[in-house]
Amino acid sequence: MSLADKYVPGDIESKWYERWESANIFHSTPDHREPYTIVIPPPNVTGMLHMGHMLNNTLQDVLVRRARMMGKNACWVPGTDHASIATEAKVVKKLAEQGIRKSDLTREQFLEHAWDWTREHGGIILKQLRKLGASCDWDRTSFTMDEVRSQSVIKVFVDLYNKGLIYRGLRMVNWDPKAQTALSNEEVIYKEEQSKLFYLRYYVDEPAGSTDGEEQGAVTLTPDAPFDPTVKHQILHRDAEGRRYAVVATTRPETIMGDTAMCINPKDPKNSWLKGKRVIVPLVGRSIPVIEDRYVEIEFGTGCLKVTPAHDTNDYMLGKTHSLETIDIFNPDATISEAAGMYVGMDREDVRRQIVVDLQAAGLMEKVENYVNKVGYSERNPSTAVEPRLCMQWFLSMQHFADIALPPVMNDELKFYPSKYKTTYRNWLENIQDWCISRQLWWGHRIPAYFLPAGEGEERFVVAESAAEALRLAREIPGYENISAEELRQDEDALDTWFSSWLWPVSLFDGINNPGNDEIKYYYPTSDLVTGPDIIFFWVARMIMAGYEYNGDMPFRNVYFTGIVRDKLGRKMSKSLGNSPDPLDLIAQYGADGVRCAMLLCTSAGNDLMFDEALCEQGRNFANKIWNAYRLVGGWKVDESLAQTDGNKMAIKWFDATLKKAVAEMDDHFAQYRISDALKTVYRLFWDDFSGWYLEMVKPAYQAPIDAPTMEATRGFFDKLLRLLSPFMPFITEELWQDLAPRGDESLCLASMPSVEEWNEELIVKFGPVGEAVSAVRAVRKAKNIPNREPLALKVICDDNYHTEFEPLLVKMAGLSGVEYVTEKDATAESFMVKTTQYFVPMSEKIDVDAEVEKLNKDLTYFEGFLAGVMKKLSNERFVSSAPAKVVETEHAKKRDAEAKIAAIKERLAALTK
RNA sequence: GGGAGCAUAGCUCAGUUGGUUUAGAGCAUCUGCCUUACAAGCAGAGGGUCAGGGGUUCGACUCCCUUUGCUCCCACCA
Repeated sequence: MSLADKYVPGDIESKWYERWESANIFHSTPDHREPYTIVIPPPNVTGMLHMGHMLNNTLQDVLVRRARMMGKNACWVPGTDHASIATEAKVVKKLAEQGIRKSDLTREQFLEHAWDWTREHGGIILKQLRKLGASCDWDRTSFTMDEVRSQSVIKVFVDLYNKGLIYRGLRMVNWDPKAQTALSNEEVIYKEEQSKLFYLRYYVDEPAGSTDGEEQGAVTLTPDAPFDPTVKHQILHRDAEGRRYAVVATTRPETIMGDTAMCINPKDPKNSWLKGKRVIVPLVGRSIPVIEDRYVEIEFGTGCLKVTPAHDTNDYMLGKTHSLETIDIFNPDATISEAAGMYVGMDREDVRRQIVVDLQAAGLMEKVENYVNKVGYSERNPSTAVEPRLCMQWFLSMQHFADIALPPVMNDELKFYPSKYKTTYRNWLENIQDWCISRQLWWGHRIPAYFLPAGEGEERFVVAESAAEALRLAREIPGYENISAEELRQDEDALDTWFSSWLWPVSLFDGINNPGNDEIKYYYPTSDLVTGPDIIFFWVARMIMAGYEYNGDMPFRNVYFTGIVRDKLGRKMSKSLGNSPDPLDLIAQYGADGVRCAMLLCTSAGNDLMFDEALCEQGRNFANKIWNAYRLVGGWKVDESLAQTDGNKMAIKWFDATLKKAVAEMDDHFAQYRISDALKTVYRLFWDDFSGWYLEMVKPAYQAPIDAPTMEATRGFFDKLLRLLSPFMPFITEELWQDLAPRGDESLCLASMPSVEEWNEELIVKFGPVGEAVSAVRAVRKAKNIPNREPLALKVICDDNYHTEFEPLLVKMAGLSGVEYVTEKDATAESFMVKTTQYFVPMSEKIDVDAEVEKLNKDLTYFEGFLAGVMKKLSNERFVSSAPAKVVETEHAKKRDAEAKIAAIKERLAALTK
């Protein structure tokens, strides 16, 4: 093995990953062991690895590697998602660059392009995961549109339809005019926008000069005078010719062609004169009724609302309640349709600009105000504003699923980490809405519904797993006995991507097509799911639903929600900001082990993490530290004849206890999914306790040999440390572990994790003062500028806090010539105290009395203040009587210590100033 | 509008059912060291009235209330 003093990860990492993969050591098959299963949140098939994936997959890998080393049959199933809208959008864009329009292609031709694209880009991300060290069972790699998964989806659709849970309905859906498809509510992202509120003039359909409906006290406003929303009397508008009109505030003037009513609140005094009237839609000239509904906010705008049932969810509701006509003024691509009668063929954005001009020219625009409102955008087409649109879609009734998915999470059978997401989950399930599962896309699972010829405005269809089955079902319908296969027309739509992802934990083990097969029985429920809280509704909740529905049990026992990866300024990492580093560059620069550490060091479940490249440096440095510690130990020569010193024996006993304690701590951290803390524990153990203390304790003098038992113990410690580190840093640990002893075909990845054992806590406690004394001597050295190689004498007034068995370690670590036990203070020496023990370092030259006095006075002030605090507690009778005896005893001990220290300091001061 | 969460050292965060020193770590900073594994290192040091206010308690960073500031989620105010 190389002796380079810097660890170079590149070659080592690719070497080991290739060996692991060719030995197929991450492959799992059911056996007698306890299973540990994770299903990967499938990344988009054509996606590229980003920092979110890095975090997510590092965590999964740590969990799965640890489980594997703890003797479980670990199985991490990888795969990709077809991501229907996102992928179809990419393909459409690519085709457009070649001058091909989607509408010029047949479904089959388009799908051929999409598959080409998938084959070309698909799986890149899985290659990238290998660079990170992800220990997936690649034999199980799946795709949401592969055969097994597709069959599962179709089967589930048919089953749910037959159960009466899937239905078809004409609903107001969120329409993405660019992709020309419906979206689920969850796929719409609302963004605040600076926009305008337009006040339009709707003339009352009546002769000029009419006054009916007016009450005494009614006020007539000129166009310039604003409304006072608090007024309790009628407010009228009348133009110069005496014609009355209403004013409507709207953010979307381009939809007036679709207006079929104007609505006021029945309790609105200022608009009560409009009751029962009809008004004229500006520019359009159509007369529409004034309706009354309490939905209208009296104080918003003018209290008059234009109602466009075809293009607004609320207006649609109003339309239904008041039986209004519906005029759909948009084509699927959001250009104006024939039905609008004006601006036909123009884009909605252009129409808005144009109509504003036209309204102003016609004197129908009262005023324009700045206004901040929320506009919905398509999640997968973020630049496209969603258009509410009325159309026929497929829906899944959700109440049944909400009922089965809520209890297990609320009663912690299925645990969320952190648990705060239980509330989010409950809120969503308690207000569940039916899921629009159809998408007007080609890339995806085609809906297995087959339409039969039917009369005008009528729909007849059958739902079946295959065309043949559909034909059979169709022929059972009276009047269709002789229908031919050609007359059946399969629904053109595809299913929402999440309609396949929600089956993932079941479908990966083929539990839909082959219920109760050996694999699903063994691996399901899976153990942990690691994912982001942003897809708690899209995916997590729905998997829980499908898991219970299709495999009778929870899909996973624990869900670990990661945070969002932000840059160190707290901004979300995004392409447009350019603040997201390329994970592969980071790996190339710092090594996969280093980057893994970086991700883990800054994460705690559910909290966003500020990623700073400096953390990668820290990770890389840690790897280097491990490397160099190994070089040190590796360079030691054993002398079999050499007797083991008491100091070495003590060092081994102490580190053994320290290591065991750390193992227990890590175990506790893992049990609570505090992965970052678990890493920090082993980081400190290796860097401070092992390298900083233990190795320095047993390190032989330059070129001197080491005794055999100490060497053996040290190698044993190294072995355990590498095992503990392996889940976090699989590459460097494997490299060193292989060098530590001949391993044959064995891999550290499959070695056993040190288990939790009893440790000698007393030893650790007793070592505390030794460490402090060492630091104190070093501080003296530093203050006096004494080189490390110059040995120092140390005098000590022994007491209960001085443990002679550690003396050899004290001597070695502090660089002492020896320790002398004394009973008298030495006024000419530098002194310090650890707990109650006094130490003196004799100086060859005179000590700086003034500086020493000043320092002692500072200490004195501190301890006196400290003692005062303790005394205050102890003199409080209520404290002494109510606090637990143990706590009171600690206070007494603190008091004794402080008093002893104060006495010692005072004596020393007296001696110095004498 | 409803809900959740956060606020501790310059930065990122611990602080595990309220009681071990008058709050810890890592990074950063400062000061010494090229001490033969590691300068990607070693040794030492400075730095916080635990966001403000009130309450409960013998005792509060920790529990309750409130104010302020930030973040996120949900919701149909045109």
